[in-house]
Amino acid sequence: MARAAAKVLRPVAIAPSIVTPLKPAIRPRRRLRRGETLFGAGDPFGPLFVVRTGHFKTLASSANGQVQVTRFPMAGDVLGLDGVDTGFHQCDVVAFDNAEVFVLAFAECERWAQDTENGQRLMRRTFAREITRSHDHMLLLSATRAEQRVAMFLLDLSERYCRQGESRSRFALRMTRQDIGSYLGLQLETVSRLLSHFQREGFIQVQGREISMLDFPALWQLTGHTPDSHRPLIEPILDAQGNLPFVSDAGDGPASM
Amino acid sequence: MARAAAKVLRPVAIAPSIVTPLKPAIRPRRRLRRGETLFGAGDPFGPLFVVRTGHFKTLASSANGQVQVTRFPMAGDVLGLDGVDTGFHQCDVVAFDNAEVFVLAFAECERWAQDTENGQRLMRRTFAREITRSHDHMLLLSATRAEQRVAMFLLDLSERYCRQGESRSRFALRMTRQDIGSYLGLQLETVSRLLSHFQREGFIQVQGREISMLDFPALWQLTGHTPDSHRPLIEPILDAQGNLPFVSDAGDGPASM
DNA sequence: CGCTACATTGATGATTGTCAACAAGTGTGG
DNA sequence: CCACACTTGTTGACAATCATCAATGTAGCG
Repeated sequence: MARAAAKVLRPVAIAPSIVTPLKPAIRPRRRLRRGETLFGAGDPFGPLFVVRTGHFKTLASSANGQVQVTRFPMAGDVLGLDGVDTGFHQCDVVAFDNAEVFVLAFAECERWAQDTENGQRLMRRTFAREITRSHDHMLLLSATRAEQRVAMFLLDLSERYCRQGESRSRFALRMTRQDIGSYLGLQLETVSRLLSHFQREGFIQVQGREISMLDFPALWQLTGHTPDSHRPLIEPILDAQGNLPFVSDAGDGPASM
Repeated sequence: MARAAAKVLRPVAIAPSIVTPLKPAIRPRRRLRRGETLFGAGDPFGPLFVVRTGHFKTLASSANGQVQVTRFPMAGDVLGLDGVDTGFHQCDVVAFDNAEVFVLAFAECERWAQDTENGQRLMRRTFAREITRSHDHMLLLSATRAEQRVAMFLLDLSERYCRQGESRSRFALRMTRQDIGSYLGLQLETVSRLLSHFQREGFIQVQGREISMLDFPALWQLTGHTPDSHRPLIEPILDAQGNLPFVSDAGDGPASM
């Protein structure tokens, strides 16, 4: 702990050149048009991606052909980890709108992880967060009712959009009802019905994909959670300029090693 | 790839001292009695564990108190990764029977990852596999019916027990109907009913926790999958003696970096 | 303007959860 | 050794949630 604290005093905002040999301006990027696929299931695993702008959905498909939306990534989220295991991607990643992603050679990430504590923490946490995220989603899919799921979905999205600079209480859904249903393990009709239901109850206002959140407490109550019971957010692996941020390692404090 | 091949010729069975400074005989272990908890949600993250003998269940709990079984780990499986993200464990891990686990200081794992290609591959894959496993489970939970889930569960368990040296077609469940239900997102009564149903159809024979698999093709048909559509297994991070195995990196072949 | 994709709403039924009773097995203590 | 409590598993009856099918409405786009 004391050692970590000492480290914090080292250069933080201005990443040392050993950490980011590439200047942000020349960090490779890739642009996608609305509807375009970043990579598809079966593609050989290549670089990782970090969303810079735009909104995506990731589609996991099982052997028998069924498809499910597993995430709705946006700025700061990492894409491509699903290919590390087998060497081939398991997911399709599709852009909802015109988007831009940073391209990170996986070898470069491993160099960070080997050369710097900070990079190692980032990589480790990026992987680990993916695991806890999946656990949360599994809990949602197995032990909640449709009403709860939709409420949780709205609140989660509201917060994430808010963090992107949009209004917390007024935003536009990027995805169809079917995407939402797939993500939540529901049929699109059920989603539609529940949104209408929430509107009748005065919790929200819906107009197609335009959502106004009118009664946060009511929605939270539906979920059975409290607003503060959310997990702390992980810092993105790259900031908006393409630099490595410095992350404190809250996770290593208790680890007595 | 050529460099990796060269490595294969190096001593493999007898791990070089730089890889495993601790001799297997003195690798720390921990014994658990039936029903004992390896670690619980909220515990500070410490070492990782690799199951040597025995059978476990892992329980993920959400903020509002609901609990779900997320895995049924057995020999070779890694426990404790769920704490890497936040620094605190998110899961309870409970032993079904008297069990023994290897204890791996996380720092030691990171040393492997930094010092050797092989260790890095092992760590990377261990994390990544956890992610793909979760995706598979999410698909199961969202888009299948109870009948499929129970059939998949039986086939999966059959194969895993078989790999532990037990019979593929005759084995004993370690967990209760409730555990199975929780794992599959079903009520225990539903599980019980479906097992009885499968028995009436002649697919299996059930006697409490004793299962005889009588008609594999029929069960596979229920799942909608084929036996070979399974993902390849990952090598355990430690073999039964506590040594690091050597893993080929099929995953890096297509990655053009 | 008409085509297409997306969304809403209703009617209906199937799957699954809930409640309840009972059986079987296990361990404990008298 | 038996009685007892306790956990686990089975089965039935019933209800509720949610999926399915179908019809209609709406918005975007060439």
